[in-house]
Amino acid sequence: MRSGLRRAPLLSFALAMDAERRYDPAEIEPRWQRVWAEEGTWEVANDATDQRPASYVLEMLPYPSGEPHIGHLKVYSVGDAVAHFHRRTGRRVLHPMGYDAFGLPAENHAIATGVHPRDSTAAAIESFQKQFRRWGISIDWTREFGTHEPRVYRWTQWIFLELFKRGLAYQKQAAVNWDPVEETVLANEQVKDGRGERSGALVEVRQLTQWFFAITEYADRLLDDLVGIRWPEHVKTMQRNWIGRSEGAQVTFACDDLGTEYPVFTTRPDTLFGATFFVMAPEHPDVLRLAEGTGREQAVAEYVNRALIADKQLRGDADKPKTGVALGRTVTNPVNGEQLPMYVADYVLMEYGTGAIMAVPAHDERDFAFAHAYELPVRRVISDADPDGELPYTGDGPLVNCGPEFDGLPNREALGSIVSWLEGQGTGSASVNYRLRDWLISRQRYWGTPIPIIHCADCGLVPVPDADLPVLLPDVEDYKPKGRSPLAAAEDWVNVACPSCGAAAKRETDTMDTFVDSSWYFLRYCDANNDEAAWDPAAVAQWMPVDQYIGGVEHAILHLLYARFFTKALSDLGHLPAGVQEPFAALFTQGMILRDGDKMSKSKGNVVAPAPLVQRFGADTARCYILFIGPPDQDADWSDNGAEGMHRFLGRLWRLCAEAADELPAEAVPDTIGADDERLLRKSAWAIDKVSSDMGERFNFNTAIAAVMELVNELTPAKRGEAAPGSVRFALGTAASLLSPFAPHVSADAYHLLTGERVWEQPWPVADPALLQAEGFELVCQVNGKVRDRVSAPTGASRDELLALARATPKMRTYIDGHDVIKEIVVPDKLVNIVVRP
RNA sequence: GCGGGCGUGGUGGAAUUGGUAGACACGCCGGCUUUAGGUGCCGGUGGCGCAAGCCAUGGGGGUUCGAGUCCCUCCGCCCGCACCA
Repeated sequence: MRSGLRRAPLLSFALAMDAERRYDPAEIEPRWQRVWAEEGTWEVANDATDQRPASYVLEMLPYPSGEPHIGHLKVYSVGDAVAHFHRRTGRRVLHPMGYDAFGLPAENHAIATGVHPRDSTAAAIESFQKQFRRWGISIDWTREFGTHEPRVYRWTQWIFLELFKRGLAYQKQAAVNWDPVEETVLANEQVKDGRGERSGALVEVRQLTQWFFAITEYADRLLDDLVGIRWPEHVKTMQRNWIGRSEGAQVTFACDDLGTEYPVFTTRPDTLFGATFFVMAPEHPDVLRLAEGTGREQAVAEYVNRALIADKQLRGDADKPKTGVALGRTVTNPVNGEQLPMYVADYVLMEYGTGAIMAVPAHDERDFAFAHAYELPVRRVISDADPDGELPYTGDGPLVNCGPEFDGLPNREALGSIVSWLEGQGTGSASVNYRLRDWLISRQRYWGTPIPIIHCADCGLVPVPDADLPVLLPDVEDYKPKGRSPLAAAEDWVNVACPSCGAAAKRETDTMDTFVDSSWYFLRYCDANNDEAAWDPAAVAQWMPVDQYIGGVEHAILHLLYARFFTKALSDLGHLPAGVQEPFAALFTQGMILRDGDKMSKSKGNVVAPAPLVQRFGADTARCYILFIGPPDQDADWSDNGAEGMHRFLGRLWRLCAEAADELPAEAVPDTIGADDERLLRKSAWAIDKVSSDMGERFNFNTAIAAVMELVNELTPAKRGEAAPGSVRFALGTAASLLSPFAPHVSADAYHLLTGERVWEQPWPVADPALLQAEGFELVCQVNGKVRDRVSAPTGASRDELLALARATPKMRTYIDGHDVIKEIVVPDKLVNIVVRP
């Protein structure tokens, strides 16, 4: 009240005039964006002489479709905050942007409307560019590209050929996942619960010749190198599970009738003596041959046919009763010569291991269920604590029924001995199996990078010569896939001379999975305008690996695994500095923005679009609110009111700075300070410390922003008290400075009004340690662990002093007097707890 | 089934190592100023109770002087994998 009443009439008049100078993001934001664009503020050179540490901050590149949605606003708000913070803490920061521009939605749109995917993609990219600029994201736009541009996919093709030349890209016939809606094959990673990830259609298994990348060759390295990267533990776990390494043994069972041998993979060679039957997958190529001449032919053929056409998902259900039929043959158990009856059953999968298993019903639940259903013998070979305990028993114990050589050995020890024994006999060896399979990259679709291979009747698979790259995507009339790639219809394009022998030959018509494009785009940013090479290794050496990668957890397996594989393979091929083995040194996965607890989706009609939001409140408000709503790695529920609150806060900060710039003399913090000065300076130091640690050590932007709010709350004219103008200006400047990674425009404007300086050119503030050290604190006084009183006490007071203070207060006396004190606990600078006998 | 995460006011959330539960904000209530109105400013706001106080972090139990935090157990929600031999 006092300061308000003291104001002269002239000042109120000035205030009334100021009322028109309200916080106006529509004016502020474009003005600063223009400065940054004209000066190329966020551009960074590949300058090896720059002594500042390099920092590569990258958000997952967007798939350009329609308009950016709220998830884009979140990921780029998080990434931009990191980029700004890194810059202001003395690093030179690479923060680029591009577009994952090939893909099915644009192509499906083309099928529906006839609009070329190139045109719809260009339109989407334009609207993304517009929004990103409108949001004021600090991007080095000189490095921008789309993966659909020939100058980029030329190098995607080059990488393919490099992998091809080293045998890491190859063609094979295999049982593959066919999506009947998208009419293309899919990688295993793109099939969820037996359904195509995009279309939701049940996938069919087809035998087709397709292109693969040999990611399984890198299984162990992909597994081992997870320990060295700073990724969320659950993402690492998902990758480990996906790779699915298991150690065990390969054991060979011979079928003497046919003179054939069948290896099986088992993680439990210690149970080999307990094998009582043998099972093959319905897809196993020998199944029909085995049944031949046994009288079982028809039963087997019927079972196999039924299994092959059955729903893949239903078949995979572990609760489904076990079914199968006998093959009428036996195999020999190599450890004891027993003849084991052979079965075909759909609980054995062709894709894992060898497509055949030894069945040990006593110690495996699935084998037990099968044995139970078909009344097969069950033989215990591992003793339980209770020797007659229930079977199947999957725990550990000493071996029984395994012959004099192994009986009595603890099963885990016996495991090694049995494998050695098998090795000696030539019937088995230690072996490792993976769940991971090679990455199927062919797509029978139009809008992707053409595979640069020519099929020649004489020469076979011939790589397109480097001079002929890029193989440009031809224009076609009809984008609709008809069980083959739409490219096959472009006959002028398909028919070429073999580069090797000159004879008539045909181009490969499949395109690559778009995940191939996103497996190396982060390398291209390092040297985005290089026409001579995909990148200069020296440029890559300056920036890679990405210091902070940010994106959605939905890519935990697909993109993040493929990119790791590419990085290792390209490093092995000598195209990357040897030290670059991992693409992303640190990963942050942001949560989704929900609406009323639900995912936003057009069909639910609960979508919050960023554009109207930014239009209404400004980019700073939208960005800050989205960071303030909760910890960025968690899902968060959207609230319109919350955005309004953030807008009020930014307005208050801006107004306080503008008023201070007008009304308070531009003085420094005085040498001798009063209590109110000290309070503001201490609060400033506290906020600097809090924001710095929230930014640097964790990504707690919500609490960082809350700390700035607390600081600003101390700075309203009514709360400033007698603080000197210099102190107020310092504290306001600190608030603007601390907020700049989240709200770059209003911070720049407020800071400039206050100081005439550019906030983004200022080093990150450092708290004065003397001001962080409080000189007094509120001593919490407890009796039996319950708070009974609080008194002020000097920092660093001794144990006895604190006890004396606590015991002296009247309230404490009422709880202590007349009771025996059993124990006194003192936590320095915090609390005293006096334990009394009740 | 296996693995991981989560559960705190009317709401979003805070509480770095066990030490004042509910920072900051939304919403709501009251007041002031100004206005045509939004805006702005000040104060209040977990529940019960007149108060002293008691109760409160999904439920139950435990360890401890002290538990949102550690342990056991149960319930609920979310995510990933799943007949992987």
